[in-house]
Amino acid sequence: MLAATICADCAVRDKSLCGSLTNGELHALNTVGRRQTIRRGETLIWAGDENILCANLLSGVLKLVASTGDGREQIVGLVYPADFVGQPYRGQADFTVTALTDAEICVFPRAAFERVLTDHARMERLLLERTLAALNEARARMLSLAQTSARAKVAGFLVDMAARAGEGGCRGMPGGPVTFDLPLSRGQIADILGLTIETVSRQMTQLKAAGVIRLPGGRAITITDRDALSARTGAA
Amino acid sequence: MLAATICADCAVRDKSLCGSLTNGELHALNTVGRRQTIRRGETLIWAGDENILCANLLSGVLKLVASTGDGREQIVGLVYPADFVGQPYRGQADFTVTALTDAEICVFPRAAFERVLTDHARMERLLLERTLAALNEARARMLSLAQTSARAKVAGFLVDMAARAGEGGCRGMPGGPVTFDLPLSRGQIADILGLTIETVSRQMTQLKAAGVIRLPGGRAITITDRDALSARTGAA
DNA sequence: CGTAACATTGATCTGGATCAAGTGCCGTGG
DNA sequence: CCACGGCACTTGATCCAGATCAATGTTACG
Repeated sequence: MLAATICADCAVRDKSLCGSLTNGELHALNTVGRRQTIRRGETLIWAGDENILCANLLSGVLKLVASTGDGREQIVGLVYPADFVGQPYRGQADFTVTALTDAEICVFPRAAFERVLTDHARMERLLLERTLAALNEARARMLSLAQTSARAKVAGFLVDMAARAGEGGCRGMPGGPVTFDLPLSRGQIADILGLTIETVSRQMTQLKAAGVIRLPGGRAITITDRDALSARTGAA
Repeated sequence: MLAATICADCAVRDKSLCGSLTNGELHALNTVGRRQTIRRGETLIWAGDENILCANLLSGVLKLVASTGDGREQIVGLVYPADFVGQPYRGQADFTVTALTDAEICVFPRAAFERVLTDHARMERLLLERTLAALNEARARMLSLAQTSARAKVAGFLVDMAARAGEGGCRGMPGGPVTFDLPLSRGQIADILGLTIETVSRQMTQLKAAGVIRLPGGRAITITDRDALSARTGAA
């Protein structure tokens, strides 16, 4: 009862994996899961640790980080609300998961979550579809990391962020200027794109100088010329 | 009957996804699948085309290629015998799949394959596990593509290839020199590592000069000092 | 043999990293 | 209310790993 109540008021109820479950099934899931909040900067999972958790993200943004022996870092994925985090069927965590903003998650012990998966084929199917999609995205990013210029990376990143920001409340007419807040610092953008802070900053300034974007201050950004931005997505 | 016979003599019978099926189930699968050979250089799936195929690889090696608008290419994955190729639940192919060597595959129409998946939870589970593993590998590669030097990329690549070659018949004592044939040209190695042919070649020559490897000719390579090679896997 | 694809080697160029100051923006405390 | 200090960002100067351009060498194959 209480469990069902918790899920009923879940912000991502119908978009997350759990959306595939009936109320009765949810009840079962709730006996093994619990909500938890994590603060900006806190890390949920450390690469190399025993892999004990799976979770759904309710609000906020998390990053998946891989790092080399000498401390260089690469953000290999971002996790948005309703997304799933964790690696079922795997003994050891491969990547570090850290909160970029304050966040709220619904956590399950990995073993229990795996049992739920085997009992609920629909949910397993959904997870498979999501994993395939994530794989595609990761591969597309490999292309971008290895073969495109800094200019194209930054432009592509802004286009992606605009698209994601546009999903929610969209400010501005289609074709007209759009304004939104980047949820990431320059340093984090650099980690995603495989660049340095300085290079990201310089590319931003160039885009501003070219009249493609405006930087009103803080983390806000307004895209004034979407076509020009897309044009810079290609090589060169 | 015939169908069952075909599967019974399959080279990857117990390592592939199909290994999870009973003989009776295999029979059903065989009514929708067929064997096919493809020649070196031939491409099985074109990025952007309608996504109609899924397949298991029986022998040979395939590459998954992503390309930018201006023709630069990146190999985003390799497919080895017993591996699965294709994107269930997806209308359009995202990557081009081409044979690096002559190859033999067992092909299924995507729709039929999806039906088999829903009917056989064990198989769907196996595919999920493989997809999660592939995702991990892709993410690890993102780190390597974006954050490591040419030297480290080439050394890492050779270590990987040695490990894979070692799975089969292994020549040489543990710790001693190992010899095997690279299944890839310099150009293909470059495409995997996000480097140019020239850079790959130079790194190879350096390793040879340092006495870490020998290049007996053709595509053969012998690793004389595994530790020295691993040492170069890190940064710098 | 001859030729075409692949590989090595050399010379030069360049995009982005690295090193090094600034600059602006709060939050804190005097 | 304003001075201070910390932090994220911008901007500039320089450097260098790897790309690019250009031959030359090598292997495989009809």
